[in-house]
Amino acid sequence: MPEGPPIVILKEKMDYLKHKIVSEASGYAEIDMEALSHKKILDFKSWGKHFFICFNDFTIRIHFGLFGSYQFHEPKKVNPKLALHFNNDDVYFYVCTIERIEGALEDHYDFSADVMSDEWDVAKALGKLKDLPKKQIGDVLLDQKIFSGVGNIIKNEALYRAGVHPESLVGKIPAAKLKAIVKEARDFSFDFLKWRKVDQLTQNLEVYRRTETRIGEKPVVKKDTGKSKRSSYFSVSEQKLYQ
DNA sequence: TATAATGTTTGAAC
DNA sequence: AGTTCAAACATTAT
Repeated sequence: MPEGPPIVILKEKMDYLKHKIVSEASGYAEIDMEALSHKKILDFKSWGKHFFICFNDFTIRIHFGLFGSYQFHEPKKVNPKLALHFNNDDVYFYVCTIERIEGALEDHYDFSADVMSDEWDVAKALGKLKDLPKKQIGDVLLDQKIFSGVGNIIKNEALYRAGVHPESLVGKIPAAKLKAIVKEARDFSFDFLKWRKVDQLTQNLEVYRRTETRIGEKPVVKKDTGKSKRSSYFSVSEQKLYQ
Protein backbone atom coordinates (compact mmCIF):
# COMPACT_ATOMS: atom_id res chain seq x y z
CA MET A 1 0.00 0.00 0.00
CA PRO A 2 2.67 2.43 1.08
CA GLU A 3 4.36 4.87 -1.30
CA GLY A 4 2.70 7.91 -2.85
CA PRO A 5 1.30 6.41 -6.08
CA PRO A 6 -0.96 3.78 -4.44
CA ILE A 7 -2.36 6.53 -2.25
CA VAL A 8 -3.25 8.52 -5.36
CA ILE A 9 -4.97 5.40 -6.69
CA LEU A 10 -6.94 5.08 -3.45
CA LYS A 11 -7.98 8.71 -3.73
CA GLU A 12 -9.30 8.07 -7.23
CA LYS A 13 -11.13 4.92 -6.12
CA MET A 14 -12.74 6.80 -3.25
CA ASP A 15 -13.95 9.61 -5.48
CA TYR A 16 -17.44 8.16 -5.92
CA LEU A 17 -18.00 8.62 -2.18
CA LYS A 18 -17.27 12.34 -2.29
CA HIS A 19 -20.20 14.41 -0.99
CA LYS A 20 -21.79 11.29 0.49
CA ILE A 21 -22.92 11.29 4.09
CA VAL A 22 -21.39 8.83 6.53
CA SER A 23 -24.25 7.06 8.26
CA GLU A 24 -22.01 5.45 10.84
CA ALA A 25 -18.32 4.91 11.58
CA SER A 26 -16.82 1.99 13.50
CA GLY A 27 -13.54 0.23 14.15
CA TYR A 28 -10.90 0.06 16.85
CA ALA A 29 -9.14 3.34 15.97
CA GLU A 30 -8.96 5.62 18.97
CA ILE A 31 -10.96 8.45 17.57
CA ASP A 32 -14.46 9.66 18.33
CA MET A 33 -16.46 7.55 15.86
CA GLU A 34 -19.67 9.33 16.81
CA ALA A 35 -18.21 12.55 15.44
CA LEU A 36 -18.30 11.09 11.92
CA SER A 37 -21.92 10.02 12.03
CA HIS A 38 -24.24 11.88 9.67
CA LYS A 39 -21.36 14.03 8.45
CA LYS A 40 -20.83 14.80 4.79
CA ILE A 41 -17.48 13.97 3.22
CA LEU A 42 -16.33 17.14 1.50
CA ASP A 43 -13.23 15.82 -0.20
CA PHE A 44 -10.44 13.26 -0.34
CA LYS A 45 -6.88 14.47 -0.43
CA SER A 46 -3.40 13.10 -0.08
CA TRP A 47 0.04 14.25 0.91
CA GLY A 48 2.68 11.71 0.05
CA LYS A 49 1.79 8.53 1.91
CA HIS A 50 -0.97 10.22 3.91
CA PHE A 51 -4.59 9.90 2.87
CA PHE A 52 -7.18 12.39 4.07
CA ILE A 53 -10.92 12.24 4.46
CA CYS A 54 -12.05 15.85 4.75
CA PHE A 55 -15.08 16.91 6.74
CA ASN A 56 -16.34 20.40 7.43
CA ASP A 57 -14.14 21.34 10.36
CA PHE A 58 -11.80 18.39 10.76
CA THR A 59 -9.98 15.77 8.72
CA ILE A 60 -9.32 12.08 9.25
CA ARG A 61 -5.77 11.12 8.36
CA ILE A 62 -4.90 7.56 7.37
CA HIS A 63 -1.36 6.23 7.05
CA PHE A 64 -0.97 2.65 5.85
CA GLY A 65 2.57 2.01 7.01
CA LEU A 66 4.03 -1.21 5.65
CA PHE A 67 1.06 -3.57 5.89
CA GLY A 68 -2.01 -1.39 5.68
CA SER A 69 -4.85 -2.20 3.33
CA TYR A 70 -8.39 -1.22 2.46
CA GLN A 71 -11.42 -2.84 0.99
CA PHE A 72 -14.63 -1.59 -0.51
CA HIS A 73 -18.14 -3.02 -0.07
CA GLU A 74 -17.36 -6.19 1.92
CA PRO A 75 -15.27 -6.51 5.09
CA LYS A 76 -12.29 -8.83 5.42
CA LYS A 77 -12.30 -11.38 8.19
CA VAL A 78 -10.05 -9.31 10.46
CA ASN A 79 -11.25 -6.31 12.42
CA PRO A 80 -11.05 -3.01 10.61
CA LYS A 81 -9.24 -0.10 12.21
CA LEU A 82 -11.87 2.11 10.64
CA ALA A 83 -15.05 1.32 8.77
CA LEU A 84 -17.18 3.95 7.09
CA HIS A 85 -20.76 2.99 6.49
CA PHE A 86 -22.99 4.66 3.95
CA ASN A 87 -26.57 4.02 2.97
CA ASN A 88 -25.82 1.22 0.55
CA ASP A 89 -22.10 0.82 0.85
CA ASP A 90 -19.11 0.43 3.18
CA VAL A 91 -15.37 1.07 3.11
CA TYR A 92 -12.88 -0.63 5.41
CA PHE A 93 -9.34 0.31 6.43
CA TYR A 94 -6.96 -2.17 8.05
CA VAL A 95 -3.62 -2.03 9.89
CA CYS A 96 -3.17 1.68 9.52
CA THR A 97 -2.86 4.67 11.78
CA ILE A 98 -5.90 6.87 12.05
CA GLU A 99 -5.73 10.39 13.38
CA ARG A 100 -8.00 13.35 13.53
CA ILE A 101 -6.66 16.70 12.40
CA GLU A 102 -8.38 19.90 13.38
CA GLY A 103 -8.85 22.86 11.08
CA ALA A 104 -7.40 23.48 7.65
CA LEU A 105 -5.07 20.84 6.21
CA GLU A 106 -2.90 23.53 4.65
CA ASP A 107 -1.94 24.61 8.16
CA HIS A 108 -0.47 21.16 8.81
CA TYR A 109 1.00 20.12 5.46
CA ASP A 110 3.15 21.79 2.84
CA PHE A 111 1.79 20.38 -0.39
CA SER A 112 4.73 21.70 -2.39
CA ALA A 113 6.79 18.92 -0.77
CA ASP A 114 4.58 16.17 -2.23
CA VAL A 115 6.31 14.79 -5.33
CA MET A 116 2.97 13.86 -6.88
CA SER A 117 1.21 17.13 -6.15
CA ASP A 118 0.41 19.82 -8.70
CA GLU A 119 2.10 22.11 -6.23
CA TRP A 120 5.38 20.14 -6.19
CA ASP A 121 8.23 22.65 -6.10
CA VAL A 122 11.55 21.53 -7.56
CA ALA A 123 13.40 24.67 -6.48
CA LYS A 124 12.27 24.24 -2.87
CA ALA A 125 13.45 20.63 -2.84
CA LEU A 126 16.84 21.63 -4.25
CA GLY A 127 17.08 24.35 -1.61
CA LYS A 128 16.48 21.82 1.15
CA LEU A 129 19.15 19.54 -0.32
CA LYS A 130 21.65 22.36 -0.19
CA ASP A 131 21.36 22.41 3.60
CA LEU A 132 22.24 18.70 3.91
CA PRO A 133 25.64 18.33 2.16
CA LYS A 134 26.88 15.53 4.42
CA LYS A 135 23.83 13.28 4.13
CA GLN A 136 23.62 10.31 1.84
CA ILE A 137 21.25 10.86 -1.07
CA GLY A 138 19.56 7.53 -0.34
CA ASP A 139 18.57 8.73 3.13
CA VAL A 140 17.52 12.16 1.94
CA LEU A 141 15.18 10.77 -0.71
CA LEU A 142 13.26 9.01 2.05
CA ASP A 143 12.88 12.24 4.02
CA GLN A 144 9.18 12.99 3.81
CA LYS A 145 9.70 16.67 4.57
CA ILE A 146 11.63 16.94 1.31
CA PHE A 147 10.26 14.15 -0.89
CA SER A 148 6.85 13.36 0.52
CA GLY A 149 5.53 10.19 -1.06
CA VAL A 150 8.90 8.72 -2.00
CA GLY A 151 9.49 5.28 -0.53
CA ASN A 152 12.15 2.66 -0.98
CA ILE A 153 11.03 1.60 -4.45
CA ILE A 154 10.96 5.12 -5.84
CA LYS A 155 14.25 5.92 -4.09
CA ASN A 156 16.06 3.04 -5.74
CA GLU A 157 14.55 3.45 -9.20
CA ALA A 158 15.03 7.22 -9.30
CA LEU A 159 18.69 6.88 -8.33
CA TYR A 160 19.20 4.23 -10.98
CA ARG A 161 17.65 6.43 -13.64
CA ALA A 162 19.77 9.38 -12.55
CA GLY A 163 22.90 7.23 -12.48
CA VAL A 164 23.79 8.07 -8.90
CA HIS A 165 24.92 5.67 -6.17
CA PRO A 166 22.68 5.76 -3.07
CA GLU A 167 25.63 6.35 -0.73
CA SER A 168 26.67 9.50 -2.58
CA LEU A 169 26.94 12.57 -0.39
CA VAL A 170 24.49 15.31 -1.34
CA GLY A 171 27.18 18.01 -1.21
CA LYS A 172 29.43 16.11 -3.62
CA ILE A 173 26.81 15.38 -6.26
CA PRO A 174 27.06 17.75 -9.27
CA ALA A 175 24.17 20.20 -9.55
CA ALA A 176 22.96 18.70 -12.82
CA LYS A 177 22.84 15.23 -11.25
CA LEU A 178 20.93 16.53 -8.22
CA LYS A 179 18.41 18.08 -10.57
CA ALA A 180 18.13 14.78 -12.40
CA ILE A 181 17.44 12.93 -9.14
CA VAL A 182 14.72 15.39 -8.15
CA LYS A 183 13.17 15.10 -11.60
CA GLU A 184 13.25 11.31 -11.59
CA ALA A 185 11.74 11.13 -8.11
CA ARG A 186 8.63 12.72 -9.56
CA ASP A 187 8.76 11.15 -13.03
CA PHE A 188 9.22 7.63 -11.72
CA SER A 189 6.37 8.19 -9.25
CA PHE A 190 4.03 8.85 -12.16
CA ASP A 191 5.35 5.80 -14.02
CA PHE A 192 4.77 3.81 -10.81
CA LEU A 193 1.19 5.11 -10.79
CA LYS A 194 0.65 4.20 -14.45
CA TRP A 195 2.14 0.71 -14.10
CA ARG A 196 0.42 -0.09 -10.83
CA LYS A 197 -2.95 0.71 -12.36
CA VAL A 198 -2.45 -2.06 -14.91
CA ASP A 199 -0.65 -4.37 -12.45
CA GLN A 200 2.63 -4.04 -14.33
CA LEU A 201 4.85 -2.44 -11.70
CA THR A 202 7.18 -5.26 -10.72
CA GLN A 203 7.94 -6.14 -14.34
CA ASN A 204 9.04 -2.57 -14.92
CA LEU A 205 11.35 -2.18 -11.93
CA GLU A 206 14.94 -2.00 -13.12
CA VAL A 207 16.86 -2.47 -9.87
CA TYR A 208 14.46 -2.87 -6.95
CA ARG A 209 14.55 -6.53 -5.94
CA ARG A 210 16.38 -7.35 -9.13
CA THR A 211 19.51 -8.91 -7.63
CA GLU A 212 18.63 -12.36 -8.90
CA THR A 213 16.98 -11.67 -12.22
CA ARG A 214 19.71 -9.37 -13.50
CA ILE A 215 22.49 -11.96 -13.27
CA GLY A 216 24.19 -12.12 -16.64
CA GLU A 217 23.28 -8.55 -17.40
CA LYS A 218 24.51 -5.63 -15.37
CA PRO A 219 24.51 -7.08 -11.86
CA VAL A 220 22.41 -5.37 -9.23
CA VAL A 221 23.85 -5.08 -5.74
CA LYS A 222 21.72 -5.07 -2.61
CA LYS A 223 23.03 -3.27 0.44
CA ASP A 224 21.60 -1.68 3.56
CA THR A 225 22.74 1.90 3.25
CA GLY A 226 22.83 5.10 5.27
CA LYS A 227 21.41 6.02 8.61
CA SER A 228 18.06 4.55 7.67
CA LYS A 229 19.69 1.17 6.91
CA ARG A 230 17.04 0.55 4.29
CA SER A 231 17.79 -1.76 1.39
CA SER A 232 19.39 -0.10 -1.57
CA TYR A 233 19.51 -1.83 -4.94
CA PHE A 234 21.93 -0.40 -7.45
CA SER A 235 24.27 -1.05 -10.33
CA VAL A 236 27.89 -0.37 -9.45
CA SER A 237 28.83 0.13 -13.09
CA GLU A 238 25.98 2.49 -13.94
CA GLN A 239 25.55 4.49 -10.74
CA LYS A 240 28.38 6.76 -9.79
CA LEU A 241 29.46 7.22 -6.19
CA TYR A 242 30.19 10.83 -5.30
CA GLN A 243 32.02 11.28 -2.00
C1' DT B 1 7.46 -22.84 5.70
C1' DA B 2 10.68 -19.21 6.66
C1' DT B 3 11.90 -14.84 5.26
C1' DA B 4 11.77 -10.28 3.86
C1' DA B 5 9.31 -6.36 2.77
C1' DT B 6 6.50 -0.46 -0.48
C1' DG B 7 6.86 2.69 6.95
C1' DT B 8 6.98 5.35 10.98
C1' DT B 9 6.90 6.37 15.84
C1' DT B 10 8.37 5.67 20.44
C1' DG B 11 11.27 5.12 24.13
C1' DA B 12 15.31 2.99 26.21
C1' DA B 13 20.15 2.94 26.15
C1' DC B 14 24.33 4.89 25.32
C1' DA C 1 21.75 16.87 24.31
C1' DG C 2 22.42 14.11 20.64
C1' DT C 3 22.67 9.49 18.65
C1' DT C 4 21.40 4.85 17.88
C1' DC C 5 18.92 0.99 18.53
C1' DA C 6 15.16 -2.19 19.21
C1' DA C 7 10.43 -2.64 19.64
C1' DA C 8 5.98 -1.97 18.23
C1' DC C 9 2.17 -2.05 14.93
C1' DA C 10 0.82 -6.53 12.27
C1' DT C 11 0.30 -8.74 6.68
C1' DT C 12 1.47 -10.76 2.49
C1' DA C 13 4.21 -12.34 -1.37
C1' DT C 14 7.79 -15.30 -2.57
